[in-house]
Amino acid sequence: MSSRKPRFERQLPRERRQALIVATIQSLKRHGHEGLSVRRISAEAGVSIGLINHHFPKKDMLIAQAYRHFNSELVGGMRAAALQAPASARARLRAFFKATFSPPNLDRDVLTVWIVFWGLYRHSPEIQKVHGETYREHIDLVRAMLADWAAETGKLRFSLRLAATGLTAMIDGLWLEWCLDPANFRPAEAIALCEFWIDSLGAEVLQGTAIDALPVPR
Amino acid sequence: MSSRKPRFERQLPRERRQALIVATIQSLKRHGHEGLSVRRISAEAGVSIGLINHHFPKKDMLIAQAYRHFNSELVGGMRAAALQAPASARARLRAFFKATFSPPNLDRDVLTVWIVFWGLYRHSPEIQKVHGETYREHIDLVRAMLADWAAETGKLRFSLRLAATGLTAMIDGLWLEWCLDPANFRPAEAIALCEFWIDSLGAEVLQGTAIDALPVPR
DNA sequence: AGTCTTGTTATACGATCGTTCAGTAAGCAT
DNA sequence: ATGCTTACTGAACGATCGTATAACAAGACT
Repeated sequence: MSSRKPRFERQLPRERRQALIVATIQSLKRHGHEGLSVRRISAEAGVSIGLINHHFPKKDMLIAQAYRHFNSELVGGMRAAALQAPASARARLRAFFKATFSPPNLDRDVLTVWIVFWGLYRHSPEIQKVHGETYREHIDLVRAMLADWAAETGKLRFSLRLAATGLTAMIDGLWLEWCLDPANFRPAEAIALCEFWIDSLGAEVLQGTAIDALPVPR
Repeated sequence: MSSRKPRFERQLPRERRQALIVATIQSLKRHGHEGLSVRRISAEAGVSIGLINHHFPKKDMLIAQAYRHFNSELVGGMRAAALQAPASARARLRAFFKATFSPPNLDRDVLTVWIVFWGLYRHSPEIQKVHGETYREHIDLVRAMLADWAAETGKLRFSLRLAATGLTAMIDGLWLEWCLDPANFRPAEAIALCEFWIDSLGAEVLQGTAIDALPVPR
């Protein structure tokens, strides 16, 4: 009986902090907005309540870092999927669509987490800062792929900025619609709609007016 | 000194309930998720805390009815804007876009309210029920306009269901993007992108694949 | 003028929130 | 083995939450 099992295991602050961040996201997936409480998070992580405040003096710090982790994980996954298909810009876009509308990204729990963070956005400067940084990465990724495609085909009906805006809107809108009600359409159909948007961007002649007659904002 | 000013005014339950519903939405606009508390709402309405529970025995009832009011107010405004331009289906669509990307709909506070309700969606059957009913109205409105337009022009590159899905996604995505960061693009550009989508839907020949080769879900 | 109905107020209760803090013990150094 | 550092626990505090409840009073009726 000389060797008792220790009641807990000490970990390096670095690793423990990471574990708490992961537990935070898991708690948000499970309980939505109520998953933000330190009690839920500590239960999810299997540690005491006090430990959270030991590593994160203010809860907002933990939340903001969880947001950053969640964002960069997502953008990283998208970027990796896109770069894994280097054949052509069009192939990269296709792989990007595929990754967007497949697990683990196409997941109602992911929307739950997004909504919680969006809800904090307006009143939390920390969240705003993180959002600004990571959203920029996402926009740049889409814009770069679109720019490559335009360079290869030589045709783009209007400015890169607007084309990317429209593509992002289409992707986000479809993703949101599917998460709110997966019965509306199937992932393959969402991908097809995105592909169609790309096709339209390069179509020779359309009866539409010239969008870029409008001056660039700012 | 015989006529003292009464400390409060009695109102018919019907009117008081309506006032509380309006105050709820206002409270959500001001304080986001924290605006859901009965104390914030009663303060916004200028009444005592207990009055809320008198008219709404459970807080969830008030929230659900506020969601219904918010939704139908919005859909009603969109429908009215569309029907005010009866010249052609295309004109109605244009008016619909215009209304979507103008005040009072194009308002960051409106997004704040949406996000709060979305956050309740997963864990509240009441909210789910209201969502199902009002979202159906919105979808039907868009689909009807698109159907009219397709009938007038005689061209629709793929099924009405998918065309409407894509249009809704584009609209919602652009609206969401603008609310998150109004500096990205101007409302007129969002409208132009939607118009372009309609144009694309009717374009004669495009190099894309046949989207409707996929079977309809369900 | 007096009575009655009920819309309204104000207080209280238990639960849960974020945070604080004194004390415990795991694991490394000596 | 002994001591030291500090990751960690768990109880406690004040604030705020939704709800219950008793007392009050506005306004209509006899």
